[in-house]
Amino acid sequence: MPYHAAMQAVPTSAHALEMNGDTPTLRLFALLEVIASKDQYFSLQGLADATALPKPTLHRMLQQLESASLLERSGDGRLYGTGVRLRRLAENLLLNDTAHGARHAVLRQLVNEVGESCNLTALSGSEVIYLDRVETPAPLRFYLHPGSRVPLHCSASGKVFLAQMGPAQRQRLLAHAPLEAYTPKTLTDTAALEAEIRAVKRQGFALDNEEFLPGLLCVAVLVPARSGRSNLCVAVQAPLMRLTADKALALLPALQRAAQALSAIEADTQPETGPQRGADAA
Amino acid sequence: MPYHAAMQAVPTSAHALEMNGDTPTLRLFALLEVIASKDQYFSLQGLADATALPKPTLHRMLQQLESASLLERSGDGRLYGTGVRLRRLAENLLLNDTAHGARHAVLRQLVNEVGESCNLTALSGSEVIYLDRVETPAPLRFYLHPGSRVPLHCSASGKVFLAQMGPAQRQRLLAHAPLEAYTPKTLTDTAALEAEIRAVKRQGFALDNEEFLPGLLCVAVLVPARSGRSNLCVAVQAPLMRLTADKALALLPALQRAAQALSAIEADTQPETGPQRGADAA
DNA sequence: CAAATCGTTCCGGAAACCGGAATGGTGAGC
DNA sequence: GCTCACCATTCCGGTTTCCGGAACGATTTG
Repeated sequence: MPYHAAMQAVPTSAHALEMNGDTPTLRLFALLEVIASKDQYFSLQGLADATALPKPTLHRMLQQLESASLLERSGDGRLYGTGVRLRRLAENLLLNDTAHGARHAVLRQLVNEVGESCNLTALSGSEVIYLDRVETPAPLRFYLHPGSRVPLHCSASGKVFLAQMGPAQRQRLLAHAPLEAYTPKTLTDTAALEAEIRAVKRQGFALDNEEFLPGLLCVAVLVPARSGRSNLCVAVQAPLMRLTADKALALLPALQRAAQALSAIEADTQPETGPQRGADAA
Repeated sequence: MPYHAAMQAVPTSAHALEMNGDTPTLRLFALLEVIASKDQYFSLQGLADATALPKPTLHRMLQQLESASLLERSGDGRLYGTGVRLRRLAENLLLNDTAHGARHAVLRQLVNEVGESCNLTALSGSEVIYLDRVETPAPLRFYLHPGSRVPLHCSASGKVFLAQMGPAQRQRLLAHAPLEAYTPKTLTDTAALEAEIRAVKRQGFALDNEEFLPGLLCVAVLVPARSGRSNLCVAVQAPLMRLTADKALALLPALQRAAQALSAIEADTQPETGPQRGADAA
């Protein structure tokens, strides 16, 4: 199942707790996610059961987190809960993330206008990653969530990204990955893909007509960046049953408006290149 | 001698952010704290300046965090911001750490005093999220549960949050979100909302008089934070049938007391040196 | 008082981290 | 068009940290 493999993303914790961690550090985050996911305190034994980690290991991790005030031991010292510093981090994060909030608002507004699910995507390595997504209220819909990744050559956003690259850069990305066929309509021929990309460059938008998933149509436009190349796309996604290619073209103006709005937000959020950067003498 | 025991003299340059990390992992958290502390994206160089860490080290850390979806790269790939997974962790954290906390007790006490449902809210992205809620014993009541989200512009808490932001920050959130009308009383005009926000700033509390749901009145005050902006509100909510705007004002003292108590809890839980240790002496 | 359970400490082997130096890429200045 | 300056990225050997089975102490249960 090709596409299934590509869509895997993010922790789908559920009950089978994967303590997936490529590095020791990431394992700590996974542990925090377990602790943060339930409204209760955890005993070491409980966490050992939930994570399948050896007790000594877990003990060391918890000790480390506690000594940093990221976790707190409760009452008699047998139970662990979230710590001040972690809560503070969480609050600051949400408080200082107006950029994300604003982008999300634009997306939601766009969904209101066009009536179909929309998402914000970025180029990440040789894949497209879904940064954010707002679902259509319609009951029939594709369930794709933020954090998912899809290949470049068979997604509307991916083709937009490819279209703005120089030939050499594009070559480099495509050379490594063979053009895998996800559906019968996927473009697996380099020449055909190049032609498609020229069309995208000319038109200023890209279509994905069942090239990734059967029955799924997608239109994407670039979020223009103040300088040079951009790494953001907005896209509408809908079942072919509701949205044909013709109808999709009618949504382009709305898409372009959203892209413009997103571009303004991005420009807002650049670090001040002026006097100082980063280190604000508080 | 252990290398870290030899704490060389504190860097004279201003107070460069203490990248206190007894272990590699904790240093990562410190990095996240720096990133979460400002509403902007960071370049590698900017972070290097802010943290006094060597660039290669920083680069590796950022790469690690990005590949785990804890951070995201923006723009042309030179800038880093918060990632999906981190935001989700933050939300879960705030949402789930309530039940056993002293905060819940304060809320319950407040409900006893005022006789109506109260809730604790936080700003999350461009919405208000209900962190905790205690229901009135009265049979007629609105059923809203922790985890719900409501828009900023038509909720009492939302207006309080908006009122404490800087104009630029507020602008960014409001500029792109249409002021959707939930009821005939919802403020959908930017000028009117700005005026309302000035009033809120002056009065120190906000009212929501059927602006979100017909028949629902709500009063909110900020839980003051020791330093800087706060991300918490307490609010009373009741059917207009029982609680008119006049009567609501009479509840303000109780609300303020609760806010003080909550503020004390926040301050309590992160006493003295907080994140740092030892280094302060000089 | 004995058995069971849970938290904690030990420690040698293995893996991850560290950061100075060198390399690649881009944009400003001549 | 070329050079220079600046920033991001990669290399790599030395060092630190992490790992987790086994043993130990503390506390609860019967």
